[in-house]
Amino acid sequence: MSTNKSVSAKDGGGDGSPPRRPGNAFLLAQLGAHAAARFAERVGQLDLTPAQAGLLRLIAWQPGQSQQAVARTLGTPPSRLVLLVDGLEERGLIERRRNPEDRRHHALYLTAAGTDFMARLATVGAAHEDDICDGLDQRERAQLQELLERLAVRQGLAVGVHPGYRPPAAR
Amino acid sequence: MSTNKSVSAKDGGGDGSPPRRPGNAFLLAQLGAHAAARFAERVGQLDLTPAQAGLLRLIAWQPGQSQQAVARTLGTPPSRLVLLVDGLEERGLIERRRNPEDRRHHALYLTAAGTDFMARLATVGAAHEDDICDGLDQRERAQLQELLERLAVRQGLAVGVHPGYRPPAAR
DNA sequence: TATTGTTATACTCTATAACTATA
DNA sequence: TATAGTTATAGAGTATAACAATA
Repeated sequence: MSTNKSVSAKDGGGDGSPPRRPGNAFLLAQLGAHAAARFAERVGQLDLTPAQAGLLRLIAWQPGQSQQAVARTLGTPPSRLVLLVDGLEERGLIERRRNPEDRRHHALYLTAAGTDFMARLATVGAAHEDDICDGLDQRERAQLQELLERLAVRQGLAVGVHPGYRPPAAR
Repeated sequence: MSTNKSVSAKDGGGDGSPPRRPGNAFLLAQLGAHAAARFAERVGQLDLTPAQAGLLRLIAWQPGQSQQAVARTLGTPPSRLVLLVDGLEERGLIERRRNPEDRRHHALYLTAAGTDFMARLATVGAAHEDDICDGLDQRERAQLQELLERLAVRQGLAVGVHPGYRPPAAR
């Protein structure tokens, strides 16, 4: 294609700069972004954004929380939740229930349709998991999971909460 | 804090929904986003965005490429590169050199200052790597790297190129 | 006419802050 | 007055498409 075909870029250019195999941190970021993109494609087929899928999962996991509580868990401003909740509520997957004791709170629950929908989401999630782990046998997958879990704990990451909700410099 | 303290959310709510330990795909996305955020903080101290750092690294690795070629490698539109290159050129880290044979091409090179700067970037990168791998000994880090590399190859990811440059649905 | 780099425009996403209703 | 939720506004980042220079 180019008059200058130069080096193959596979194992280091000829001009001093080292080949530089990426370390674990880079590989994690690279694979993480890839996995997130693939997941976005998959849930997109269910007309869901990744953020919506995460919210749905959180509500299924801890129903009855107020939007403030959910926002705190996710580390996102409450105003952002409004649109997310709106979308899922319009589709009939979740519902806001006003707390009679304190009518300022809107507790979030899955509807019956939402509960059904979770099965489809789980199927998509399993397919995604299998796709990403392609090339590793069962023992290696367990081994990887054990290592990743330890890293996640060490880094103080909450179980099941994707940091994609947080601002760049938040904890 | 709340009148409703409910379950501890650590090991499954009492209402049917399973605890659900995240799989490898989720852990990768979670740790990847976390690693990317931490990296952003670190290079931010060098007044660099992650995208700029990646571009700098690519230029150091394969100097003399045209902006079109770099854009193709990164999978990003050429128009986006212009601002990125502008910023790095204004800081004197890289330079555009017009090709006398075909004056439409601007080949990208590191300046002397840019070469010096790469050492600082490497230091930051090493500290980042060590931070992310905290809790794993040398053998485990190598083990993790071996597994991640195999996944990256299987997923068709280019060596050293972060997919953060690509649009959500690109390959 | 085709290609490289640039500029202009529009769009999406998000956070901040003002607003309301309840307390 | 304080808090939950909502709405309005503004900003950052990005892609698409028009443009100028060169071939």
